[in-house]
Amino acid sequence: MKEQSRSLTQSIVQDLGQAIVCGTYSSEKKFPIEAELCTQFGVSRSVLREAVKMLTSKGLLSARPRQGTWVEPESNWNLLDPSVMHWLLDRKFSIDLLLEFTQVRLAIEPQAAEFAALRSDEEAMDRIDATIDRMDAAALGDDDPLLSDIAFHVAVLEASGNRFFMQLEDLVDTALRISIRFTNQYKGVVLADVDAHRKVAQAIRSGDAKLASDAMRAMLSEALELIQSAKEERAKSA
Amino acid sequence: MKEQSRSLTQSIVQDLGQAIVCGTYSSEKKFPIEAELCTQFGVSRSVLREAVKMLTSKGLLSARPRQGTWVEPESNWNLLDPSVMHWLLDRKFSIDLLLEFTQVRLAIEPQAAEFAALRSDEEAMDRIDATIDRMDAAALGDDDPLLSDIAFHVAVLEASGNRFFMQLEDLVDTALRISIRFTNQYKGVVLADVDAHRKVAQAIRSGDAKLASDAMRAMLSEALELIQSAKEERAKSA
DNA sequence: TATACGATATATCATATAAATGATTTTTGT
DNA sequence: ACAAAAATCATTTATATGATATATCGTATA
Repeated sequence: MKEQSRSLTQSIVQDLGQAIVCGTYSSEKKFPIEAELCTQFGVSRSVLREAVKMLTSKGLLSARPRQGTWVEPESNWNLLDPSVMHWLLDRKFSIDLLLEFTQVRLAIEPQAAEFAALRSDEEAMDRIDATIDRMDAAALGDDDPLLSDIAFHVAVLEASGNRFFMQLEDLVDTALRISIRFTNQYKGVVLADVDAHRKVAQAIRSGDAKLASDAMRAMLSEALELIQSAKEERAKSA
Repeated sequence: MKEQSRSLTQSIVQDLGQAIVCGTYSSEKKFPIEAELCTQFGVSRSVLREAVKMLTSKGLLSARPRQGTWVEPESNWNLLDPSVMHWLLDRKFSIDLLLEFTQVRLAIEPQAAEFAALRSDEEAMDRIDATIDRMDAAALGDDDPLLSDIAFHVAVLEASGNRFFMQLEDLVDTALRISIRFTNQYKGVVLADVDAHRKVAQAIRSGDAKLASDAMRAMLSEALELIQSAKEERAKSA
């Protein structure tokens, strides 16, 4: 009873998008024709077509007269589109996806830390330090551990000065949220390692690009290995 | 007289998208209302609205009743959407953008090479080696230097096994195309350094992840520095 | 200050016609 | 009689149009 504000088109984009990534409709099975979907969702053609167009724009669908509409192969999906990313995660927990997310973070974040150290943007560095304070506060129970952790990583991406890195903030946010939910099952790592984070922040502040990069990489490598080993463990028990 | 096959909606997405990234409409200036755009483009509201919805889906526009439609701030654009990326580049040559592109490549590609080395996917490695052969042929004038170069970098991304890395193939393709056009003005580097590429391929083949990563990073660092110094040179003369 | 109302833009609906294309039928050439 | 080409048909998306609903800003009014 809270999310009633979205427009009709938006909610159909949401429903259809989610259904598509869940495999309810696949490349093989034929996608319903417009008229069918209209009655199914109880909306007019305009609304439905606009929703389909939005999904087309994200690479999930294509359409041609007489041939109908169809789901594009997954390799054509714009995985880096924020909505697509969220649908992928909401559908079910996928350790493979979490692994791939973390691999992207391992590529991007150390590099972002390196550029941040080289740029020495005072305000950006202040913002990074502020997130360290939040993490300290979280350790004492005065702030949210997850949110302060996310804030740190986002602040580093912001400080990189690279617009493409900044676009990945959403991915990092998402990856961290499910990562935490996941790793907590395996270890008592509820509280992120504040000291490791602080080391990155200090390296950026001191302009030591290599150290900043290495410190960030170390943190993420650890996370990646944790996920990797958990995956292998699952494979064994299955 | 060749590209007349696109649908009306698609061509308006194209025109409007390009105009938006060019700053023809900006966040400040108010965006025309539906009716105005309809007459301007000579299309019906259905077509125009569907085009606007597609641009909304890419983060370029937003709309609300009574307030009209407006251009979102650039930080909300889905820069990693292939169309948005192309519009950004087609608008004019931007050395800053090329720099940021290359920074992304510097983050992603060494990591991709590292994962490729760890995976040891025979077929993927064969495809990488095939691109080295193409580069050798190009050195003799029997293949296209640019296309074989692009093919190599794409093959490495494919070999990484990470779907997100693969999504960046388009970016790498684009970045390399403009990069070549650009660097050729400064150096006689028409023919890419085949030996440097071969070293990466061999490292991946031998499973030496660190070497593969380092070799790839060395290549891209060099490119980045070239762009960086060219940028400073321009700044000086301006 | 608070409320009511009007104006304006998008949102939604309903219906009609056009265009594209795969399948089917008819025509035509030998 | 048979096969290739042409015409026809049917189905689905593409486009156009007019009407109504809804949201919200500005203004007038109590």
